[in-house]
Amino acid sequence: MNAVEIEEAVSDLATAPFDPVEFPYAFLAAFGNKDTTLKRLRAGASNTSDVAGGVLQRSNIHVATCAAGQVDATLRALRESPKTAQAKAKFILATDGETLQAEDLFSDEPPIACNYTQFPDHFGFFLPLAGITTVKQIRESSFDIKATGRLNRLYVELLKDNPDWAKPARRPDMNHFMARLIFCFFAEDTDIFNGTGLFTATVDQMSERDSSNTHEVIGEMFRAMNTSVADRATAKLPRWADVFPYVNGGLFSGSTDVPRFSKIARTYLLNIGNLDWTKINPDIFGSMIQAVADDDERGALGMHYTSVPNILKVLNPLFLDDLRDQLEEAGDNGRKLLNLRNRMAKIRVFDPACGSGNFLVIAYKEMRAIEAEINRRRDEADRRTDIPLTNYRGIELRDFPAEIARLALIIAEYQCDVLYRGQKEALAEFLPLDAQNWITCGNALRLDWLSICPPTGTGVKLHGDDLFNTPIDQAQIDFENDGGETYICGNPPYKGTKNQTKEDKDELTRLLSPYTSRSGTLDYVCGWFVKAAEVARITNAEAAFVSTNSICQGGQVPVLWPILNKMGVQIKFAYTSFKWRNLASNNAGVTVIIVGISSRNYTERKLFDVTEADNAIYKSCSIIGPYLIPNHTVIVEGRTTPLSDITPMSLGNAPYDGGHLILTTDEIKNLGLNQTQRERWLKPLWGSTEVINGLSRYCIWIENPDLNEALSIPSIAERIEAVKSMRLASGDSGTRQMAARSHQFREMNFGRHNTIIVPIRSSENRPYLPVDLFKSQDRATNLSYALYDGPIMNLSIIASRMHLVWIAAVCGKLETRFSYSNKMGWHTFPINTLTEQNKFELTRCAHEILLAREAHYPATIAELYDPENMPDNLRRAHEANDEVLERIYIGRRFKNDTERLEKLFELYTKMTQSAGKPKKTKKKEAA
DNA sequence: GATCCGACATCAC
DNA sequence: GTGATGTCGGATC
Repeated sequence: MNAVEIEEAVSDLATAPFDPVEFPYAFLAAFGNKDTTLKRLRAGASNTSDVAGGVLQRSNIHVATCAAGQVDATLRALRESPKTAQAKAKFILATDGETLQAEDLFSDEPPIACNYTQFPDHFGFFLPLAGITTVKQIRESSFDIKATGRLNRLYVELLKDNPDWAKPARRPDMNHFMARLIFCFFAEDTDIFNGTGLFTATVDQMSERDSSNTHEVIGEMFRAMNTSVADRATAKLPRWADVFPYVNGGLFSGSTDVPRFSKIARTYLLNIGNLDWTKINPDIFGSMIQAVADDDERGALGMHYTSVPNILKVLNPLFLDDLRDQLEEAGDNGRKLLNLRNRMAKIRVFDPACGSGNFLVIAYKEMRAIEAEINRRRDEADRRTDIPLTNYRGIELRDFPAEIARLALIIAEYQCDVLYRGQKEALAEFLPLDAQNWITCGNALRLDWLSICPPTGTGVKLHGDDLFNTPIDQAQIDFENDGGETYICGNPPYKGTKNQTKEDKDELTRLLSPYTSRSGTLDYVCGWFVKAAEVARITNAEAAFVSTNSICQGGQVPVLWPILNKMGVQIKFAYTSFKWRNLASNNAGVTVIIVGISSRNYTERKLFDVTEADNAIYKSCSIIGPYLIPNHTVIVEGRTTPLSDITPMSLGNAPYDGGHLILTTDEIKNLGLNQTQRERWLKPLWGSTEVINGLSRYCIWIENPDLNEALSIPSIAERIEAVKSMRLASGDSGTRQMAARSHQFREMNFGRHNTIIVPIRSSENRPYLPVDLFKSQDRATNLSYALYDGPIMNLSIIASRMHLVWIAAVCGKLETRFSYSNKMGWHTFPINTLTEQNKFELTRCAHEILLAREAHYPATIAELYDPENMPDNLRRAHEANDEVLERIYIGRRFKNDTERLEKLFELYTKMTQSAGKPKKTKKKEAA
């Protein structure tokens, strides 16, 4: 159950008649306990409560109902019960159906004491019961979750009653309608409308109980809000609608058409209106509510929205920290404070993937907080804000979030005015809303950012001799000369290469065509970085985005970063990989980075690293390279042949078999082969997991001349037939062509004497990369790389610390896992020319490593290289290997990995500059 | 023909 | 249901 569902269940429980016997079970059920769990509790098997009317769920809660007036005493009994501590209950709860009290025994949260019917307001308090051990934020977002759940129900109900509004053509109307409703709920609870609850009360009183004219009543109110004072006389508004103020600002213009309401929908509406909308958090609410209009995301609580801590990771280093430093520096100096305020008034914040606007809202709120402090120090606490909401601009593809983003900013402005200036001042200037629409609904990669967020500053620096002859239409814009700054921020969509639609790809290709022909290997998110760099190139704008970490790894680096660097932008600050998390019940499975880019010169740049508990530490460095490594800007281009004197490596054999050419030991038994046949037709097969965790699979391996003989074995013929149908069914023409030789893998490579196999994916926690030596019968799959019949010396290099450091730095990753690559990591590996003596010693070291492992037979690589339990002899063998190799580089051991990488980058640069440039030079990109 | 990646996939605890 | 750690084959060059 997610938070929305729990809130609904808890609310239902509170409105149902109180049943002292059933309550504990119903309460647990509301927090997602399964029937079987409850059954066991009921039967007493797992209920060890020693309090009358009590139910004790291990590690969770000790709850008891009691006679009227006994809540205090019962709670005390629960608290003092030894069973509570024994069972490690997190919560105690007592209720008599009139009042309810509860305590969180493990945290500092203040206890709850409230009327029974109000306890759903505190459902966030109990969320750990549902296994939602969230940050504090969700507890503080009870209202937003509740409102989202209710609006969700209303939205679905309205679409049911108005099927035509569910169609694409009318969805924007539906979404616009919802935005208006939310505004009205907020306005009626904050005195923006004359009289508390005016909107809901009017619907309640003026519309029929059978709901037949609800839409007309709402429509008249909307019409009033779209009628200026001057036009009121001729508008012929009914008296009850005429009391609503002129709001407009785009919100109530256009069609005031209202969907029809069923009785249920009308009840939902009244119910939502009766919530206390003053508690709305515009930053988080928007993210939740946007999911309401999204059929796929509904109920998922905004899977892709950015949490406030993550937004601040972007905004603080981008510009907020600088403002705060300046505030600190200004102290009580009135002139300096004024300068800062003037500076802030001209800052534009632009989110070209703004969703429901939470980056903009947070930026706005943080800046208002700084401004309020300035005004306090200058004794101007009542001063009207100098920060125009119109400086917060966004682009959003979907119309509903775009609506919500505008609304969220309006609400944020009002709330800030109330907070810093007082209710009266806030109200005086609130209506009518500003008619300028500063959130644009459209495709950010297609729109012209400079016309949506034109720079206000002096920083225009367009040069005729720019490296790229991209026509930038806005170059002619006559930028105002008033020293304003622009900060671009956001969390644009990441789609890898496979999740992009045809349109997405075409868009990216078009956008990148002036710079590269290799846009196909870039993530969709790169479009945002390139557009931001285009803006930064001709203005003083800086940008920072949350992004998938893959744009700073492996194959994307040599495509993306030369483009950005040539446009004159460097990394201003960055956060290295951390796991994506927000309040969604199912977090998106992605590891992200944050990258800030700028064309300004900085002597200090900050490279942040997220530690446990969401804290971050940073390293100061003079420059940050595209691999997010301090002080190295080297970009490694993949190569098909080795840069150094080492054996070429190839990808293992790709099966494309639907599992039919590959067999587990169990499946081999069912094949019905005799011993001779097994040895003839089956070969041990090695991919990542097999090398790391020990052999578990075999493959059917048939060379062409032997095909007829193999086909005479029915169980093998059957499998080949299955491969054929799998390949024919593929959408890939290459795969379909392979159906003609379905007895084989795509490649049929193996070492006549031996094969060194390197797993393609492996854990980053091991002290050395996994690699092993295999015999002539062994076969490598495409989940590993293979050196066929290469000198054993190669194994010594692959197993070295030097190589691990290189792979970790320049290869792609799966999240944070190593992702080995021959082109990116092996063929690029820089090593000095080896003497015969060097080769001899390295070979000996490789053998020593293999021997050291053998002493622990049959331990697997995973066991042997467990970072906690690596056997001493094996560690010594690796130390000796590292010693020999590192002496070849610098005549001694390296002090640490930083020093290793430094040397490797230095040598790589030297070797690629002198000779052996990769075959695919950047001749196209130079044009 | 060969590489490389996954707003992931799936196992084990 | 969360942490640990690597499948598989399509898309790309």
